[in-house]
Amino acid sequence: MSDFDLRGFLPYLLNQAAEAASLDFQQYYKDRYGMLRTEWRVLFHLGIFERMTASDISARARIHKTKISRAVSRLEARRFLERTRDMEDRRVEWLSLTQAGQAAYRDLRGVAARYDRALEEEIGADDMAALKRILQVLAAR
Amino acid sequence: MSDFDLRGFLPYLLNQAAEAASLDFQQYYKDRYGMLRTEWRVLFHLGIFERMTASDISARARIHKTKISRAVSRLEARRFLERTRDMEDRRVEWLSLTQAGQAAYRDLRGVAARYDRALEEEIGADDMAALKRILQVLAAR
DNA sequence: GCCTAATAGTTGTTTTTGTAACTAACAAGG
DNA sequence: CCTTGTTAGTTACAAAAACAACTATTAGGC
Repeated sequence: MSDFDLRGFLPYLLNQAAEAASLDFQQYYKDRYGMLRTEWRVLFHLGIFERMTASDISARARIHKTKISRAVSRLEARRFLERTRDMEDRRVEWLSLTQAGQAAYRDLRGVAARYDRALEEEIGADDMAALKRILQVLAAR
Repeated sequence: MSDFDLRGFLPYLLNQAAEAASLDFQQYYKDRYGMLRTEWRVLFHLGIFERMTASDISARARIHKTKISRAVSRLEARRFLERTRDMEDRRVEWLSLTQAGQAAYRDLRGVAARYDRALEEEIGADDMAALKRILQVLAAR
């Protein structure tokens, strides 16, 4: 048996941890709102920034524009967001949450915050802070 | 603007970091060997443990058995692995790498090790150790 | 103004994944 | 033995993602 340890290989380890965490949160947004992963991310971006274009979200969240486009369509169909055409530049459309979208955002934001706090209790505040700091470096590259 | 910070939400942050890291490594196994993510994982498990069943890999890597099944088929078609039926229990088949599979494994293992070392230089040995320790806790849940 | 290039966003097609149902082989209780 | 349940692995179908090509609009050089 080779002595290479997969669990020491960061891309593998990161994916294992990320998948476990994603699955936990998925229960909520999938069961309660029938959302997909890209959809809750778009919802959160609009919840936080209130008014963005699809390109803004794509750049900030690093999600491909076709994924954004389809997520926006679905969120619009379910009346979670609205689009308004920009009158200066008519290629652009501004996205913002409806009342229902804001309510869903606040609900899920609460779930997310509680999840984070629970995890912090589990692994300790110091490790949590270190983890976030290092991950932000990795994610920013 | 809401004061919630997505980059403080661990499932989101983990995914961002994991995707960034995965993309780097993907270049290699995709371009050189035409492999998918599940396939290099299966390859590595067999490279490390030499002889496993699909169920073994599924349990250890936490990959669904249908994904394993498909990855094994593709790896077999490309002559990276071989199957042998267990004579005691004929439901079971043992998987092992061919010469070509072992060569690919050694090559990719080297790439992985170098990638990890480069990352360690970038973020520092202490942070790297802390990161791996914490991620292993998260992934193990 | 007019041509070319760039940008915003969408749509179509192909891969890949997820879910459930399936076959085959074994195990255990009666 | 023979039913019932379990395990190993595959296959079929639906959902989602990746990738490329597309429309519409604007910007910039000449």
